[in-house]
Amino acid sequence: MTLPRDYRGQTCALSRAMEVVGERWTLLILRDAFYGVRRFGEFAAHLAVPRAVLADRLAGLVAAGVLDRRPEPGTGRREAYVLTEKGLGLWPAVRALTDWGEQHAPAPGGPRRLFLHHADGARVGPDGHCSGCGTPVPPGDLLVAPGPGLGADAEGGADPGTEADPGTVVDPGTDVDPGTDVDPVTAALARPHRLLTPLLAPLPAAPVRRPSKGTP
Amino acid sequence: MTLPRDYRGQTCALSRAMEVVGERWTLLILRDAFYGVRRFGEFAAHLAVPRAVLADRLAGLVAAGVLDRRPEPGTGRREAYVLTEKGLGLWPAVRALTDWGEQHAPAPGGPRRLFLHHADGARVGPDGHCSGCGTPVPPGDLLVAPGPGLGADAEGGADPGTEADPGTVVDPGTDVDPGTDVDPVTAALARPHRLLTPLLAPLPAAPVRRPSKGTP
DNA sequence: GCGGAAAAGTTCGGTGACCGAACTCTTTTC
DNA sequence: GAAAAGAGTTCGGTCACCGAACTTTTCCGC
Repeated sequence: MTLPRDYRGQTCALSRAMEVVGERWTLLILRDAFYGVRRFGEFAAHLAVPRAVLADRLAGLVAAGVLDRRPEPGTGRREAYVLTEKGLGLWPAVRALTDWGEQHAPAPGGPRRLFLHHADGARVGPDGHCSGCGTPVPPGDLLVAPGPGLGADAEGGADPGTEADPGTVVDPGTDVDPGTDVDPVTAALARPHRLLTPLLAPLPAAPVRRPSKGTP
Repeated sequence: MTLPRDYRGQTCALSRAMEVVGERWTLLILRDAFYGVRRFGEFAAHLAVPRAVLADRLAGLVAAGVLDRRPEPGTGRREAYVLTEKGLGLWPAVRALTDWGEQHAPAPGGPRRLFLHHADGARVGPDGHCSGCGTPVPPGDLLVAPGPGLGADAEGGADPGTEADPGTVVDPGTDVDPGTDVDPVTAALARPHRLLTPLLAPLPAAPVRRPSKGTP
């Protein structure tokens, strides 16, 4: 959608929401943000969105207060985009649309992603409640895990049996077959990952290589 | 969004959903369909969407199996667009986005629309459960009622105290002040209405055009 | 039957958004 | 100092959207 030309006359709540998140690519960007994507280049590589459009969307979301843009210290010119409280409120909408797509345009072989409760590993249903303990699960307590439908088509070949223990920090590019040219985000999502935590290593492994300044 | 150019490479469920409902105006059209809007001219008048775009969206939704297009017998060239089972599945997404807009870009004076449980009149929360009886409420058992925020701005002036009994069939254009040029859909939504039931008189059943009040 | 009205689209030119590729700018790394 | 990487920006071509006018079909009153 190309909405911010304001849906004139429509003053209802849905119109106001669509002015913020209704443009093309915006909800996919936000879904990636929930998954832990934080940097411009990661979004660009994973979504294959034109860089100019991505820059425009990120700026718009920051202006709307949905994302916060903060420089990551120590690294080169790296900006991090993280969800604000306002942005976190969009999780039910992202989840509802994802579930609808999963149910009414199903992937062969079953769902590609599963949402699990971090506390007990049970699946979390579309209503946001854990099927194991029955409690409502906020997005930060969710794991996104590969489902049986992953690997059945073009995306990176993750055999469905792959089950790393939850919470593993993924070192991208070392243990995923580099022959299939998947982007780092797709590769990292081949194993369970907790939402809202950085998906890729936020800092280069050696943090500060050379404090050559006068350090007492 | 202008999505149906296919979000190449994105095969996840959210992308598939966005290909169907991600274009500009589409979700607003579907929300109106949930409210009981059924005819081309009603959508056009209420949403102020270009007629060419509306025709394209309706055709796309019919092709996707979200809406069903059926001629209304007896009337002139009138087509009715009604939600299919697949379309009904989108209610959680519409509700989630509406609630987000209500919460994070609130209207002055409070929400413009309230969702009530048809059975007991209690409010239905964002999770779809009735605050009175606690049961989950499917969209067909919801009433959309004017909230305190309605009438605070440009839309038709409905004083917040107006409370018709649920289920009333609204005869458009007779008892709403014609001085404020509101479209029939907006006028009809000034009083509670049950979702998925026709919002405007589906047939000119009685020879209405002559207000001789001869219908006992 | 006939003219008018209404509903449902269709057509058309102008404008803006999106796309893909190449380019710039800054900071870090060798 | 040279090279590389990250984060955008620039640019021309294409496509979607917009608003208004137009066409088509059906119904109504006469």
